[in-house]
Amino acid sequence: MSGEELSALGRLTTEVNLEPGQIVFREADESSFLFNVVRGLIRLSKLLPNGKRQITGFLYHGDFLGLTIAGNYPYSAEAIVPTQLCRFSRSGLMQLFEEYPKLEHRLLALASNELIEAQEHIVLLGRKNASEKIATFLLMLSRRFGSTTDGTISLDAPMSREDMADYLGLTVESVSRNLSQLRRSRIIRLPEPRHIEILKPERLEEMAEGVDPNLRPAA
Amino acid sequence: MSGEELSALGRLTTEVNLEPGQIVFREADESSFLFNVVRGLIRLSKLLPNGKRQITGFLYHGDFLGLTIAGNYPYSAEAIVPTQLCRFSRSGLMQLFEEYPKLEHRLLALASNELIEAQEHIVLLGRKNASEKIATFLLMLSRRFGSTTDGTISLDAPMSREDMADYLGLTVESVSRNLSQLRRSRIIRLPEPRHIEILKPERLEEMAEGVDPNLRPAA
DNA sequence: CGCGTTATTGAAGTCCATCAATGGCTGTGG
DNA sequence: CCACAGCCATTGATGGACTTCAATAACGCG
Repeated sequence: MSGEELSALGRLTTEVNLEPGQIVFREADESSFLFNVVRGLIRLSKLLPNGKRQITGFLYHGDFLGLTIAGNYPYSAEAIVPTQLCRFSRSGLMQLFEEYPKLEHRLLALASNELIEAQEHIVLLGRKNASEKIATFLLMLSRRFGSTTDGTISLDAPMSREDMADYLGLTVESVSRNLSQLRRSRIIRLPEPRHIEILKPERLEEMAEGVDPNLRPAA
Repeated sequence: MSGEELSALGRLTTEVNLEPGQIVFREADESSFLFNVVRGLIRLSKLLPNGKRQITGFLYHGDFLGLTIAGNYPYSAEAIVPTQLCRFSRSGLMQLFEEYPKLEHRLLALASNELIEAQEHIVLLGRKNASEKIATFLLMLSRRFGSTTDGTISLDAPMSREDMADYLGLTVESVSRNLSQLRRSRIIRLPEPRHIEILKPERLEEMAEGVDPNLRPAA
């Protein structure tokens, strides 16, 4: 965004800091505020009446949340790690739209990207099996959090196995089993549960596409 | 939209007519055009390398498609029944945005609604079992196509069992079995495969929420 | 140290997919 | 008009993938 737009935004903005587990807002709350993630990690989730949870997305630096036309949030938002947000009021944003029509263009672009991500999530949930889901997810994590050194990608996954399961439409046990299977196949290493090293990204790419159903331990 | 906006749109518009099965565009095609559904039914789908298909949405009168910022369509679009579309070029739309900033506001609202629908689809695929999926889907159909007469909702479902399965992340057999189960439970009637009568919408509502896992035949 | 939370692993069960056969409907051509 | 092919939908039998239930292990924190 332009400097002028940003500073106009800045005047409407309140900084919000959250500890792990803290709630930004709950599903069905009145959507009075919009937020922009400055740093940290947010999970968006929906709860079914029977208690099952589905995580619809993870939000990082630069992502918007609460960007809804409806009067109520369609999902809950919670911090996974210490997180800083910029908060601004819906009404303030509407005024800004009057002054800076380009802003609306940016938000449309953002929404369009979110839509594409949602559709990939839909494909993952509807048509991938557990190992394909895990492979796809690890590659997604590696793009966000990964740092590569001599061929292996190292990453700190901030979320729990339960978060992964609720994002992937699996149980914690299935997530754990599949990660263990990848470890035994020497495709990843797991020095600690939340630190993952990807030794063979190309194998994960194959698995994510469903090319290689039967993975056997390396010789 | 205002009359002025609509007529400005109209000048850029080409009418497109499609027969069942005809393709509007394919995934990864260059996204030169946007479309608005005038009448008929469009399915959006993505194909995995292994041949599995996921339908990400059904589009009806008034829905937009091809609304992407990226240069390529993220999904394929095909007509299910005889369908009429309005086609206009991306560049033409961009010019219109200059003249009528409100238009962009409308599109943002549309994108926001699509996002909410996508998230409900995600919950359905990730955390609902087959019967919950079917119940949810029938209620969705009834809202779009249903006509109520003395308590029972009558609807003509234009899509095949395979389309339903690919939308719900199931197989045709599972869709068929679950519909038969609902028929035996006297919750729906199936005079013909694509004509559905919902006798007990309230039962479907319960099932969709996962409240009533064990459905037994009516006395 | 002991408790609570998170992660892993094992054993058993269930739901849905797969494989296979049948029936109904439509359209075409003999 | 009927025969037959092709498609769609349904139903049955079987198997497998993932869940469920349960136990154990690892880790942090009072």
